[in-house]
Parts: sequence; structure tokens; C-alpha cells
Amino acid sequence: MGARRATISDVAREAGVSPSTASVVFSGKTPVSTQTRARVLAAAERLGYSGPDPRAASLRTGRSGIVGVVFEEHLGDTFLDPVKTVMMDGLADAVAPLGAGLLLLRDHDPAGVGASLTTAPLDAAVLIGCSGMLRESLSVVHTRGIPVVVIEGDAGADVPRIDLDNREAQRQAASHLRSLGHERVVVLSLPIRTDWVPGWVPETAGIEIDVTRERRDGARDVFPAAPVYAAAASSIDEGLAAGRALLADPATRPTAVIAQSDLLAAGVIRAAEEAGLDVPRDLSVTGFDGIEVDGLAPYELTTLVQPAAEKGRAAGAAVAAMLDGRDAASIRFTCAFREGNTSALAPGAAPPASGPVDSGG
Amino acid sequence: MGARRATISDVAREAGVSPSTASVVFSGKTPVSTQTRARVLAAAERLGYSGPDPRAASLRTGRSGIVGVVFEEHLGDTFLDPVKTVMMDGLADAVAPLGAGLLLLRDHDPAGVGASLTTAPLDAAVLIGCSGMLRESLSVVHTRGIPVVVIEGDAGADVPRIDLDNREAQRQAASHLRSLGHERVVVLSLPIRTDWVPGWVPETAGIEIDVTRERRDGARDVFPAAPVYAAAASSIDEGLAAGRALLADPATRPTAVIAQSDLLAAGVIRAAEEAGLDVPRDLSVTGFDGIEVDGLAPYELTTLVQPAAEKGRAAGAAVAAMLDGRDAASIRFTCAFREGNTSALAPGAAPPASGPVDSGG
DNA sequence: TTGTATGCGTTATCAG
DNA sequence: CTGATAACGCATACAA
Repeated sequence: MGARRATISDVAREAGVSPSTASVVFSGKTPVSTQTRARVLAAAERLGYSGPDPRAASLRTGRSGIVGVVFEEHLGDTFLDPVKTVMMDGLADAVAPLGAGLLLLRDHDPAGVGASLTTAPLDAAVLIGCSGMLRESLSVVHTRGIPVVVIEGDAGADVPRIDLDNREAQRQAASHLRSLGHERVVVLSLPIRTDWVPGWVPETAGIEIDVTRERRDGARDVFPAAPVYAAAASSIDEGLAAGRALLADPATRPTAVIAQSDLLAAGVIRAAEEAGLDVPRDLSVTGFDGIEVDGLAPYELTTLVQPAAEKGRAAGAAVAAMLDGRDAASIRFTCAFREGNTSALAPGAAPPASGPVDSGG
Repeated sequence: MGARRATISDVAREAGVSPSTASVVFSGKTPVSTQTRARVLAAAERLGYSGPDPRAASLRTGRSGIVGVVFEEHLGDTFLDPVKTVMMDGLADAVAPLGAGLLLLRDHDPAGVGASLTTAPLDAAVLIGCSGMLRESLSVVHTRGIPVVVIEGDAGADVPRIDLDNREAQRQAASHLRSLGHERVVVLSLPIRTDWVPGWVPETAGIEIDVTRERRDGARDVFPAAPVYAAAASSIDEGLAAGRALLADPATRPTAVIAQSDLLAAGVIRAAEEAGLDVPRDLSVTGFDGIEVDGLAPYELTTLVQPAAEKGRAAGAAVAAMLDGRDAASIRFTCAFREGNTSALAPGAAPPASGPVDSGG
């Protein structure tokens, strides 16, 4: 093997054309005669040339074809969440036409080593739910002059933002429960801050995580006095543990649980089964997300279906727009209420006059 | 807003030093006097210079700090599998010290658009379980002269390979069951090829997917006549559906199911519960992977714990070695057998003489 | 349709 | 410790 890789100039020389002609053969930006193209391709073949060096090309064009996706947690934790997974899929779809790929970046880079917002050759960045380091990440990206989009976070007016109307959505589920006659309702929430230990949330406690707060507010719009129990994470096991705590005392047991995620809801259902309660006869449970919870059949959650893939695609579209010099608008998606078989008339309640579903607030 | 971003030369000029000195301040590759450093940093601050342009730097150094990870499926499908998720985490950890990040690449790029092995500025590539397009991907990477590592796949002798001794592992679980007196055993396998429809696998059918075949062979080493039922995917729901089929007829019902993944095993357990069978009294079930199956408590699967994170880290280490000019060896990991509470003495069998666990084969 | 010239922003090398 | 110089490999404006 030669000491050095062939460059486009080598190919051009071998083919007897100029470098620019050879370049054009590969980029296709300008018409080239069939003959010339064939000669160049043949020369490339002979020299084992596999196309323009992306590094050099990106310096020249100013585009690397890479969109950074910044997470605040470990990848494993992130992808455990089906919603994020689906969202990533949507995002990947949306940036593909751009000729771009997704670079996984961790917000909290332990040693300051590793690819980061500052050192990676990014065309754009997507920040996902980065509540904490958000400001820092933003300033980095801003001084680098890189277009940025935020999903589920607030980065100020000049940064396009893709999110959900969590409050309105959660309000719908709560209204649904109220119309079914429920009064003793508890909210099983996502963590209220990082490193949260599962337990009741005091009224005086501030809720640092936006999603958690917004959904709680939605529930409170309908049930102002509903207590909030926050889990440590969104998983069936966490939901199960919380459910046990919630259902432990028959005297104070709620007739409905508003869970802030489908996984938590699934856990509550398991806890109810354990406690010998029938869902939805003895206990109604609502979820949030609208994912397929593997293994939950035959239950079909009453839940809010969030357009996860759409969110990803919207973020991709926003990136595309900004890269194109246009500016991108923020988008707030709404969730679709879906009634499953995990919610029913409150025990002892009279049927509502106007049917079980009432999404008025 | 200047018309143009500041470059390192601008900073150098502003600071009254040479470009090379300014460069060194940022790279830290050579000692610089405290004074000079301060002047340069101050100048950078004034000009809003956020550090060297990664594109230009990568052209010069030949390193982009990007490791491509090639999947054969949609991201969503990939990350649904907890094992892959954990593996990615290990991989991310291992490449971070390299100053590198992970670029998600899809093997099967529909339109030929999108970042790809050919067009992305990669330092190295990791191919994951790419059975189909493997050869093609390899040749691309090879002519580009990019170091490559394969996880769960065979890319020939000169490509480092990280995988599992699936056959030996599965043999252990099978031996365990045999020592418990099981004789009517069925293998619930992963798909035998892409687009597989769930069902019994005829003896004449070729098993295209290596992992599936190797695990089946391990089971067959102990139970040569065990029939194989292949699911369409690795999930609880698929396991449930398969379990129903497997347990439908009391006359031919197996006393043990060797599932090729923990998720499938969890599904079989649900199917058993549905059928009024007690696990492990009436039916033993073994899994494969050793993940935490969310919501499976109080069951703890008897399973093979595979070192998923280690696999990722090993791949990262191999990449690091190759980037360093050393060559990387292939590694075959072994699984640890873990006895949970989902396997027990076969109905009507006498206790074994030598204790329940026997890994001889 | 093809060729010529130029610079993208950096960093390695080497001399001072 | 600092500075001058020379690539790195390519894509574009422009001329032919």
C-alpha cells in the first residue's frame, strides 16, 4: 500500500483532467461529459480513491453534515425512555434529507474530555430537556454561531423551541376523571428535580423540572387539592413502588391516580393488582405519553398521546430551516386524549349526565 | 455582529502574537508563558472567539473526534433493546477519553442521502450486528482506510470482533434445566431472519441470524430434540404471544422454555400466569441477557448475564488502540449464569444427586 | 464543458 | 518560550 492516500488531485492527474473537473464529477454540481466522468471514475478506482475527504470538504463548504444532540443524562437512561427514543427516530428522519447525521453529546462531560459542544464539528445542535446546564450549553453554541433548537426546555425568545402543552393535556385527563365522579385523586409525578428521592411533595417545595410542574398544574386546574407523590424516575418499577405507597392505607386510598407517564401508570396498575384492587373498577389510572407499554396487555391505558416522532421531526425541520438561512418558529404540540380501559366511574359515583368524557376545563 | 467570525489569526493579531502562538494557547501542546496566554485569552474574549474551528483543525490533524456507529435498523428499534442501549453507554464511555463522540449512522440509508459511512468525517467505525449490509459497509470503510470494529458479527480475520460465546452460554442454561430433570423443553428463539413471522422453525430452515443460531445450538447440545419456536422480535408482547402458542395444548406442553432473551422470557411468564400455571413449579423459564426487566418483579429470571457494557467498552478500547496505531484483538466474552426464581425441578422429577446447578455439557 | 487560481482556518515543524 | 512557513484536501468564482 502506498505511503499516502490518494487525493482528488492525484485522481485528476491520473485521469488527465484538472482537479476541479474531478471534483465536479464527485459533487455533481456541474454537468460533466460522460466520457470525462468515466475517465475520472476509472482513475479513482485504480487509485483506490473513495471520494472527497469529508474533513477537507467541510472546511471548504462550512458544512460538516453533523447535528449534535445534547442529553443531560447517560445515554442508557435516556434511551430507556420510549418517548425519547421515538423522538430521536423522528429527528434522525428529519435531518437525513439534509445529508446530516446525529452526534450524541453528553451535556455533563465529566472530565471535560470527549466530544463536546465546543469541539465537535457541528452544523447545528439540538438540546433535549436540558434544564440544568442549558444556559451554559446555550452560550457555547451561541458564541460559536451554531443554530440551535431546544426540545422541552426554555432557552429564551430567540431560540426555537419544540414542546408540548403539558398543562392543557394533563387537564384533559383530570377533567375526564372528574366527569367520572372521582374526588380523591392523587398525582404520581415525575421527579421534581434531579436526585429526587421518591415521596410526597410538600406544597412548599419548588418543582424545578418544567414538565413535572406543568403537568401537575394541569391536574391541579381540575383537582386543586390533589396531593403529589413524585417518583424518582419514569419506570414501571418506580410506579410500582409508588403505587404501593399510595394504596397502602385503605382509609386514605385514592380512587384515581394521575400518573405523569405511561410507565409509572403501568407500575401503579401492578401495585393495584398486588393489593387486590381491580382496575378500573376500584381504581382509575391515567398515564401520559401514549407509548406502547410492552407487556401491559390486556390493559390499554387511558392516556395522553404525545406526538413524539413529530416532535423530533419538527426539531429536524427547524434545524433545516435555520441552516437554510430562514428562521424557524417555535412549535407547541398538543396531546390527544385517548380513553382506554384503565379509567371508569368512581366507586359509588352516579353516572355523569353528559357521558363519561368531558374535556371542558 | 461582524460580517465574519473571528479566526485564530485575528485573535493573534489582536493579542500581538503570532498565529502559531495563539494556536498553542488553545491546544496546550507546548508551554506558553502565563502572560502571553492571558493576552491571547483576553483578545479571544474581546473578539468573541470560541476556540479553533473544528473543521479546520480536523483537516490539519486528520482527526475529527467522531466515531461512527452503524445500525441496521431504525434507531427506535435498536434502542428498544436494553442490551444495545447499555452497550452504547459502554461505548460512549470508552471513546470519551479519546475526545470522541458517537455519530449514529443507518446502514440502510433509503435515498442514499443522509450522513453515511462514505461522507461523514469519521475517525473510526463500529458496526453493530450488521449481518446483511456488512460486506458493503466494510468495503466502504476499508477503502477509506478507517479503522473498524464489529460487534456481534463476522467481518473476516483482519477486523477486530467483539462478541459473545452464545453457544456455551446457552448450553449452561440448558444443562441447568436438564439437571433439574426437564425433558420436554422448547426453545423460544429470536427471529431466524429479518421479516420473520412468528412460528415453529422447521428443521430444514436455515437460521440466518448468527446469534439465534448459536444460542439454539447451545440448547441443542443438551436437548438435541428440542423444537424451536421463533418470535418476530425481542419483546414481552412477542414472548407472551409465543408463550400462548407454546402452552396452549396441555398434552404437549413443555416443562421448560429456553427463551433467547429476557424480554421473551418475561412474556412467557405472563403467558403462564394467564394459563394458570405457576412459574417455576409448573413451568421453568430461562432468559438471556441479564437485564433488569422493568415490571417483572417479583420474578427474578434464571438467565445468562451478558456483559453488555463491557462489550461496548471493549469496542471503544479496540477503536482507541487502532487509532493509536496499535492493533486490536478480537474479544469473545462469556456470560455468567445466574439462577433466579423462574426455574425449578421438573414436575414429577426426582431431585438431582449433585445439586440443581450443573454446567457440565 | 473544462481549466486556473485562490483560500477555507488550522497546526506541525523547525529555527530562533 | 515564540515566530515564520508550509501544507492539510478540497470547492468555488471566473476565465477560457
